[in-house]
Amino acid sequence: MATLDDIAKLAGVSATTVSRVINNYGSLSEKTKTKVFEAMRELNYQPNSLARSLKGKKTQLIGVILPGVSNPFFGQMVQEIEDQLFKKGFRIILCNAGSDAEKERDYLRMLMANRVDGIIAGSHNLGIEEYQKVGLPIISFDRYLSDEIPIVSSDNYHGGELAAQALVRSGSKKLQIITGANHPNSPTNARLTGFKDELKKSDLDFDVMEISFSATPNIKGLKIKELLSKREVDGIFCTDDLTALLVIQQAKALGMRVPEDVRLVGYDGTNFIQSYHPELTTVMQPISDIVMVMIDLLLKRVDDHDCELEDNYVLPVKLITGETTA
Amino acid sequence: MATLDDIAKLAGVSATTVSRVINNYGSLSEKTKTKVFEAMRELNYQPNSLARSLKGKKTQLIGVILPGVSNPFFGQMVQEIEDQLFKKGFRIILCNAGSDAEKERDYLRMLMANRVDGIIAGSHNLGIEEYQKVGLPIISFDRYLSDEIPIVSSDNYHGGELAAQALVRSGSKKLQIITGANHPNSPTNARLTGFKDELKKSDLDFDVMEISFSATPNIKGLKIKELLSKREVDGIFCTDDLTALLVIQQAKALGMRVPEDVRLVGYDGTNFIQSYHPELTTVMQPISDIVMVMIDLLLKRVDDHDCELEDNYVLPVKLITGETTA
DNA sequence: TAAAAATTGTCAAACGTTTGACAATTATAA
DNA sequence: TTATAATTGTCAAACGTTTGACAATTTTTA
Repeated sequence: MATLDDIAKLAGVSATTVSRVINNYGSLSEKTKTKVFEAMRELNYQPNSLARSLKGKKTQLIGVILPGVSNPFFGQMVQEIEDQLFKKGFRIILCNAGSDAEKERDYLRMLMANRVDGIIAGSHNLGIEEYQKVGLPIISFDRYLSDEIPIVSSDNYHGGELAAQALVRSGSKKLQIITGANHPNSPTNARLTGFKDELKKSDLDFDVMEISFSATPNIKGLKIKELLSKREVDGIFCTDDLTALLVIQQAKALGMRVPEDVRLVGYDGTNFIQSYHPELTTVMQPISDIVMVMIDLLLKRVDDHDCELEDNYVLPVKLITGETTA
Repeated sequence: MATLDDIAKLAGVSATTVSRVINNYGSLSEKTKTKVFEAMRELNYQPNSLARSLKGKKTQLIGVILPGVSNPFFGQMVQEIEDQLFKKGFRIILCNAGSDAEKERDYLRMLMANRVDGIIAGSHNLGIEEYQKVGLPIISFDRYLSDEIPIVSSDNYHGGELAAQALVRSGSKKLQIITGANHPNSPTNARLTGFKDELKKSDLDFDVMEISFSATPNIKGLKIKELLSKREVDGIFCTDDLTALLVIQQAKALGMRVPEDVRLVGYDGTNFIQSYHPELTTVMQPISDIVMVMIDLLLKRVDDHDCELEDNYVLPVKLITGETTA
């Protein structure tokens, strides 16, 4: 690959001049610039980022740590992150941590080794200490990591309230929550709390069913079938849309009609669900806004490592009413 | 951040020794190794990848260029790529090129500048020349890029045949293909050819409807509605599953029953579709195998830039029979 | 105990850039 | 024409590693 010296030789100028052209530094005549650009084009030259970064420039790389990308919610989030960061001249290293603490640790180490400019963390298998000693700008999505790391999330509590309201409004009496097995710091806790608090107002009964996040759709389907076949509930709140789809699937298999026999509210409201399952009533998280805020904060910290930021940024959610709560 | 020299000082050895420990090079006593590792742990030291790579080591980074990641097919593919590459010690820079040639070009430049070890290209807005002058190991998914770049794909032709067979078998007479507006090099062409060739055997009639890939689901839905409401077709082959979901949606809205009034076959058969839409008959691409082959080839080229590879690697597809062709 | 082997150290060049100091040349303005 | 400004060049250090040559020291083996 061509180096700066090759360009200098071909353009008939000094290496310093080439560097000046690249960095637009010092004073340069149009003629020289043209010559240099010409040479660059001719050799298809790309300044070696490694060398530049080593010399102190930013890497223009952001690490993105998420549970995965095959799920529509995180898929859309990654897409947004990529899109918005690209426009600001940054690229992303994608880290799917799954629910594997060791992998997340490895990735964290690697991101440090690669001197990324910052990290967006949306996966949280690790303890606080591990994130504290990273020493890079970090923004967290939806979970507490450490006192210095700002959290961006949507209003989970209100989302829970909205879900409850929708079910109550549609005349459900025997309510059921289906949620992932919840970690202590999990955001879904607030969804539950909001839901429960709202229900207190109408004095209705409800049950909670926990299904591990890592359960396959088949397993989840079985548990849901078990639940539905008792025919004891007439209103269900799933804390994610995919689980809600399984409920629809199982209900249909059991000959139960939605919304006549059972009402249903999901959570997340991704573009995917809105386009391909508009029938589902769901609480929409404003993914694009969440990402916008995360990136804004992150880049502030990239420019100034010690810049003061709030601890928490909470964005509003919105109920999308479909036919499952008609 | 701690440097190699800091470690040397803390461990009371020379910088060379530390480097030897890191690279497991030369001869070293257990005692020294322990001391050095101890110091590394104490300072949370990570060898600067930039410096290492500059000195000639690999970057352990692979660029992945795809149309996007919010679509379940590419979402699952990225997940596979990440998963398999991680196990081999590589990380990925994710490049969503969409259908934007300029963006793809930018990303290609950036990947060169960052000295990635190789590239997996699954997005194809650019001409051959652009890929030829990259000078890095590249593997292409499902599209011809240049004579030196191996193509890995699944058997699109046979997939088309399978789809046709399924529709014919289910008694459809008036067939319709719904596909993306096709580029000359697009793999969906082979799907169509296979479909058409198979139909010739039974002497059935069919029509082709093209809908641009970049059309929103709403627009697609409208076109499908228009088509269905004529009630002239009784068997539809969609060259991707998401479009098939829209057909189901529109059919239901129009009071048409699937499969009684119209039969339907999709394409891709992602985990997502298999779990959340098992009712859909579809042709499954073996994503995991495709990725395995791509990575295998790519890493061969990473180790030896000039290693000889076949031009084409075609993996088998499989019909998954659901209820839409019952 | 002497010879051989293993361990560690010193030193320096190299990777490809950026940047500052300074000098030399060229162009421009008074 | 001269003084001034703009342009370009030379040189070298720095970024954090790796690696080879070589020497010095310690340990092991015979």
